[in-house]
Amino acid sequence: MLKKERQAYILHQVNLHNKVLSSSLCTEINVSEDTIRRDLQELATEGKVIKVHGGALSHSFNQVYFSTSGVYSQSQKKVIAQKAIALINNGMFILTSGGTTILEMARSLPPQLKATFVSGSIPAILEYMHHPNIEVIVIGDKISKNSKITVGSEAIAKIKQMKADICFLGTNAIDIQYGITDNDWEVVQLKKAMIESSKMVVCLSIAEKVNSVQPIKVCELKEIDMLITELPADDLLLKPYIDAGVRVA
Amino acid sequence: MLKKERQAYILHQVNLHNKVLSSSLCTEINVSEDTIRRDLQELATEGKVIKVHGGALSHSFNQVYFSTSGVYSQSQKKVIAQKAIALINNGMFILTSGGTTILEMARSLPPQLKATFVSGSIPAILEYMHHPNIEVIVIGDKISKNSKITVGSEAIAKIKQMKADICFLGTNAIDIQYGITDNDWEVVQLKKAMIESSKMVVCLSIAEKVNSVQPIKVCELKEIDMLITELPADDLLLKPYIDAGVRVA
DNA sequence: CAGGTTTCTGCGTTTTTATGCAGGAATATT
DNA sequence: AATATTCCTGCATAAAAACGCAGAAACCTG
Repeated sequence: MLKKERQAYILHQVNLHNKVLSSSLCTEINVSEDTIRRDLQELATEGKVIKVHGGALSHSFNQVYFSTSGVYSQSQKKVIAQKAIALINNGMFILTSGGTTILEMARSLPPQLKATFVSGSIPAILEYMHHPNIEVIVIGDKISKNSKITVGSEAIAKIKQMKADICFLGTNAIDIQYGITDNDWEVVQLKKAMIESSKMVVCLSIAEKVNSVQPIKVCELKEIDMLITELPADDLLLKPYIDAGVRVA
Repeated sequence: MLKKERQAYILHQVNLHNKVLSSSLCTEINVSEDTIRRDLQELATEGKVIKVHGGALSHSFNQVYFSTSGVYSQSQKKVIAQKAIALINNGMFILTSGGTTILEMARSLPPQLKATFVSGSIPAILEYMHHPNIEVIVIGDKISKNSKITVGSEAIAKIKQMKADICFLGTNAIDIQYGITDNDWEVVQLKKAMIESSKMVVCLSIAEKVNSVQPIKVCELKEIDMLITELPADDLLLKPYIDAGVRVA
């Protein structure tokens, strides 16, 4: 194998998986670790990859990693993301809406996780795409620019053909009496379809949005199976929801 | 065997396999390694192949595996983007593939332009989404991670339902004899569908990719209406394409 | 077609490059 | 802090490239 060829392969792997381990590369290509290290060194000085202890990272990965700052109440969303991820098992088929909370979850997915994620949210798809073991299915249709998600009858029809294991909904407003509500008519239609097409519906919501109401109704409280906030499950704010039969995490 | 004959054979082998080893060539043709080396040297200075230690690579090889990270041909792509944009009028319905050249076009679209863009390429969609007056339609299906585009029968079926005004194809390889070729089977299927579903097919390609060949065929040269490169239309490199009936810009 | 000139090709030698190996230094991980 | 990786440095070896040269082939040219 030619040197350039080898480097091309390495670069391909880096861009595909966002990271490589020198150890795995040297068994794959069947050369010594030194050679791999020298290749990575070379690619790094050319600016093609970022070399780290034990392997290398793609440039885009690093950019993504740093671009996360500036999201509203991010630390809370990280907590929510972790709780949500705990529900996911290998092989699951998962439907997700859009929103920054979902995005945070997408970023935090463990790299070994093998699952299929379905979404019409472009930012979420971008994140799923960077993961090495996740299959990504895109729901096609017209893009709604302010929510950055595909909406319309085609999208809804596609969703109705599925039965996902879990549906994660980024939630704009949740209330004991009014249930889940939102402010974008088309997005609401989509969420309704998602809820119908999933065995389990999980709402992700920062505590701030709990007990708030928006103009358009998505569904009743009883239609959701679980509510995840950054608060501990025994927080007083959540007690009414537990009493109403919603699991809380 | 004549020198020219030999070099033609070498070039053929390089374009066919994307790489050659000097050692194998010299046993095939039965000449000394020096001769092969001198031939490769010559072909390299003429820009026909890329010489590396131990053999040579085709240009397309480099494009395929190194194109993702480097932005070295950015300025050429800007020129191509401008020429492509000149073809777009308000109200048009436009189908685009993926690729960095398409991306550059997406970035350069004038803000007043009102048109509908259809694509399965996530990076392209991201760009279209940022424009104020463009409607974006997403082709849904499974994501192919290395090309960052949706592929599969659903995507193809959706494309076949359309008849776009223009289809812009990011091109991996174009050649007089072999036509448009590519290296990803699924992407090729998609491009074929796009070509069928458009009134006008425009190939965007940097000059480096002109006269190169990839393993999988997309279409014959006669099926495309226009070829856009960063070169002026009267450049000698493009003359054969004009003679073959392709409009050049 | 003959003679001269240029180009091409192969061979030995030298130089460069690529790769692997060993052992100590540096860096993670627990 | 202890341990295990990983990294770096220098060195050895083999492969490939560069160089110079001489014979062979091709190609003018009169």
